[in-house]
Amino acid sequence: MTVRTRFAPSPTGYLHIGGARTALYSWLHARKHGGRFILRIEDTDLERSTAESVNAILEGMTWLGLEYDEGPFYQTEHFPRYKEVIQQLLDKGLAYKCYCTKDELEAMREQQMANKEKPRYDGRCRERREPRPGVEPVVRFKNPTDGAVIIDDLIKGRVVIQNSELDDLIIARSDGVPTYNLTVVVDDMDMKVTHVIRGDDHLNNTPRQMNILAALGAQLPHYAHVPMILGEDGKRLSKRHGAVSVMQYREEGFLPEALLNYLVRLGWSHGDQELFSLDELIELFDVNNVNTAASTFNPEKLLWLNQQYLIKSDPAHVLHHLSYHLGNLGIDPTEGPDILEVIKAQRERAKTLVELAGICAFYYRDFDSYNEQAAKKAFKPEAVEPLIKVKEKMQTLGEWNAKALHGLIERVVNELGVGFGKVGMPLRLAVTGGQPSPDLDLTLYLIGKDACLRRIDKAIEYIRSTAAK
RNA sequence: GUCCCCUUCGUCUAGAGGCCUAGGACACUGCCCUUUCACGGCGGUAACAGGGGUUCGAAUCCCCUAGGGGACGCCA
Repeated sequence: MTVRTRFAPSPTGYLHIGGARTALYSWLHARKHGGRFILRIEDTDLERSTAESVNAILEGMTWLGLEYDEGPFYQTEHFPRYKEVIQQLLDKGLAYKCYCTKDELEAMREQQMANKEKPRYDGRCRERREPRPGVEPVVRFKNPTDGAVIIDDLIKGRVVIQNSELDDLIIARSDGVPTYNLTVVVDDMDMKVTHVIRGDDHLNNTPRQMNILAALGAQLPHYAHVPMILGEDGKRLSKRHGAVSVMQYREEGFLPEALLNYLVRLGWSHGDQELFSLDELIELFDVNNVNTAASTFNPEKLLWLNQQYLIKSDPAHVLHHLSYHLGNLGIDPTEGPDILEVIKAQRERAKTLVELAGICAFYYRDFDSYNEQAAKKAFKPEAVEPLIKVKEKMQTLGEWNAKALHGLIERVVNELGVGFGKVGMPLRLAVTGGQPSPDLDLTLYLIGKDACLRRIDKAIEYIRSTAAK
């Protein structure tokens, strides 16, 4: 039987980190077993579901590269089918109409809480024959009253829930719209989902869903409940912890594969390995090895991983994602040095694409100010002479390349009889403004002759004007 | 409150009864490399929640306690 997994978000917000991880696990599981990965949008909450959220989720999935084989399916398009199943359950006496009012239910809950009991519906409408005038009924599933449901969870192991802990849940609202636990069950059944991989906040729903599935005579899927991701305060990760939207990570300059790598390692590992290509993950990942405990999101490790990917990826690939951020800065990399060379020269100095774009800028355009501390140190009056010497030699330099520039600086150092720093420091500051940069000769080479000369002049002017004060 | 899940360095984790004087990674930190900033290399600090068992032997198995998380909706 082919493996079929699904990711089933509800479109009430963006795609968040936790959802992305369960999506990744589902995707990996399908890929590993040559199966199919389905995307299903659970939009039965008409009030809260929005088209923007749907777009945000699709956009997030695309950016992450978690391509789905089937879907996106929308539950709102399956209403006739749900209705059919509900009727079926009603006909077979496996469900019944409930005429309890919201107030009545509320009172019941309060009473139970007061008795230190778990609030649950007591089934008082199970035997009701007559409709209650003025009340549109809901439909409830007749949950078994005795016995237990056994979940052999791929991650949690065996979990046993007594049916006495469960109650008759609503499967259709009074307006006829089906509820979550019913729609999930019907779709998982119809879509022949073999592995339900989802957050462990759903573990409590699982026995209910298994009971409905059993009532429908459907085959039960395997379940894998992945633990939650917590914020640094140990609470479930949410908006107030800062960035939780996947697309925000794009904004902040993360490579999707770095985010994926971080997410997969949160709750799963393979020995001491930290860096995994997608192909390696497909081979090595096994949902059975996912940890049982919740884990805390650590932005610093993600940053480190992102830097590792920046350093180790093909520069052309980095450029693919960097372009967006260069654009945000108004930089057109076709006007200036080869951007791939610039990326290679700068990438180990940045943790994000935003930072990388920032330190690539001075190769393409002049800057307005110098790093203050560096200027204080390097732009002293005695720095003028070496700068002038460098400038003169640059003007007559035959070939503009790193090697020639290296020789040029050496000659200036020798002629002045000073240490390398006396020439190198002001020169570097003059051409970069104080931004981190690679070897000086390479830096000069990439910036180009015209820009170097222009910036040296500007630096000399700056030193003289500050000295005059 | 009731039910469910969970508990190894600050964080992510390795660990399937002897290989554990508990390993790796991030962060922090010392040194080295170095014309800036980084990358990199070599070190350091730092953990089995507590208590009972089982066993020749327990981070690993069992029980209890504590702590954390989740669920308890005509949300998903």
